[in-house]
Amino acid sequence: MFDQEKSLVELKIKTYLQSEGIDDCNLEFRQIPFSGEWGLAVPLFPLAAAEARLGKKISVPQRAQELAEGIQAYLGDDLGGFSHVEAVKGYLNLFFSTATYAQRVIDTVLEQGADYGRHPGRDKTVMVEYSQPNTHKAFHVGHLRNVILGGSVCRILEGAGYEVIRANYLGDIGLHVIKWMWNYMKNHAGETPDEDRTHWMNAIYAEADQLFQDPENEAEVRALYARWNQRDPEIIALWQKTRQWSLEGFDQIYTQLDESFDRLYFESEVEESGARLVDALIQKGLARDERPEGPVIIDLDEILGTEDEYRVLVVLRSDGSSLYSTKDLPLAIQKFAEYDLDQSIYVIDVRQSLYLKQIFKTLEVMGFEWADKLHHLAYELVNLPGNVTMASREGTVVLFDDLVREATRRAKTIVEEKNPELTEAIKHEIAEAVALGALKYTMLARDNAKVVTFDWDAALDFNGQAAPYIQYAHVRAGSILRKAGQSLPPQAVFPDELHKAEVDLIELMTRLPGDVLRAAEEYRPLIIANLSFEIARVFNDFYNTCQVLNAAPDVRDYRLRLVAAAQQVIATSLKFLGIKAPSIM
RNA sequence: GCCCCUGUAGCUCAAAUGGACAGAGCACUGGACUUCUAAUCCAGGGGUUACAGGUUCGAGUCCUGUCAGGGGCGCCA
Repeated sequence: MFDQEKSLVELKIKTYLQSEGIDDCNLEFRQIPFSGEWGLAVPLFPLAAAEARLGKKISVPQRAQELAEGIQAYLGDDLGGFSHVEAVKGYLNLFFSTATYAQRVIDTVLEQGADYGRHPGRDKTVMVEYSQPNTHKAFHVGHLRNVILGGSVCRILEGAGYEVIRANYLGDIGLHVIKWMWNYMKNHAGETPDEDRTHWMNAIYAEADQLFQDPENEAEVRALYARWNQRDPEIIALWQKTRQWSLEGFDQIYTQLDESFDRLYFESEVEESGARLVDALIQKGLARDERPEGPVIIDLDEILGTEDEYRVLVVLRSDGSSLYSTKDLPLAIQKFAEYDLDQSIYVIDVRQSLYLKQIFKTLEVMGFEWADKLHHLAYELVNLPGNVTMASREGTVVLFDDLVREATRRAKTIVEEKNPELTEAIKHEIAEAVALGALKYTMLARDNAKVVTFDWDAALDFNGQAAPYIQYAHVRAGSILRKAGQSLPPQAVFPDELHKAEVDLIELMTRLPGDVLRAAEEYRPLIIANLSFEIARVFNDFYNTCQVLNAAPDVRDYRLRLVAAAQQVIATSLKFLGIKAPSIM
């Protein structure tokens, strides 16, 4: 926004530094902290330190301060866009005129509207594979983190200008599916799922899992597995039908979460090509066939001459049946055959780090030149208090729909209190936006590498650093604008004296575009989660201390534009997180 | 045995390329609704950033080691 001023002053500073005998230096521009004004700070420490390294007998902090003062004197009164300059503690601080700066920021935000913070297309395509649920099973809070993280990363990548392909990879075959079908045929024949499909599917699965403990039942399940392997038409038909139910159930959940996918891959699709691929690997001498005594393996350490780094990847069981690896290799290949990808991201929990490292390396030694475009986006698990892992088998799960229902119920109670006049449908819509927002924010406002400990009280706490707080700031802004009347003042002049809350608010708004880029590069929605909260916090402060509607006309005009811009930035940042920004709550 | 991650206020978590005083929320105490929605705001206390060294003008951030917790390591997914 201030590139012109910046490059002008940079040129002047360099001219001065040359006269001091410093050529070819990189100046660093950063923000000035704690100032209450805007500007650029240039630390002179690096230059002073460089001189010291060349053998000059100087104290670095002292020399840095000397340089800063020298530049200040050199610039004199010819500040070109800056209002004043100071040299303090080895920094050169260049201040913008408050009025000019504020107006330029607000004008830019309002002019760009929903596009503010977003970047132009860069002609790069990235595929993000996430969610990856098993059909015929539950969808619990552990699965939720993956979807929410993956979904937000997609939105942020799009904001950074990437073309994004959302991919889902469904586990639609395996023992869990056979168990489910066995129980269905034996105990639930003819039944059809109820409204909440995933919940219903899971009930049958959980029961099957219990019954499976009985050796007699296990034998029946194994027999059914054999029929499946022979492609018994009756079994295949049942599989297709029940799989569809599961997919419909996932769609209900994805719709509720505001997620959707461009491309669905199924494990069943890549199983055969995986088997062929393993044969080819054996032919090439990359894989070693130890059957029937052992499995088919790829000894990566042996191939690469490394030790204990890549270990051994098993690509086929000794009985010839497939593993995850059997399918992940052809899947990766298929992705690049279908799309011209610049990046292929796997959102998968951190426990699979070594496994994915092996998969990526295997593809590399197979000679695929795109192997370096594969990236594992690892995240930690969602555990229950006491570091208990969620596992269906242990019964230690919080199911998605139970959680959403309870959270929505609690949010609804508050909506009833605050806005009793709204229709039932709208109350529910708001409650759900708040409830889901709170859940999503909890998952996103935590570094990917950190375990989320789920407890009901924290998940359902709508106060403090949480999505409802941010949504509420958005509502308040909207409320002011609504009461102000139809149209926003087309422009307004900002005064040179602004309230601290106003200064901070404008400052935070300028951070959005840069933070989006950084969040995209690092796959960290947390950066946006933090920013959105801070903007909301400062907005609430502003709301309390600065009157808008009752202010003098000129003040009212610029503050209305400030409010509109703040609302826009809050809405945009929430959007990156996949969180809805209601207009009433 | 080897590898990866984490360790910051009582609790849950932040802190861009190493930069100016390590910040929020919760909880606690005390204040603020006849005024744009109090799901809000203000004030207060609370820290040897696990520990010990090192690099640097400067380290929560980088390096080495130690301790504590979690995870991974040829036929689980």
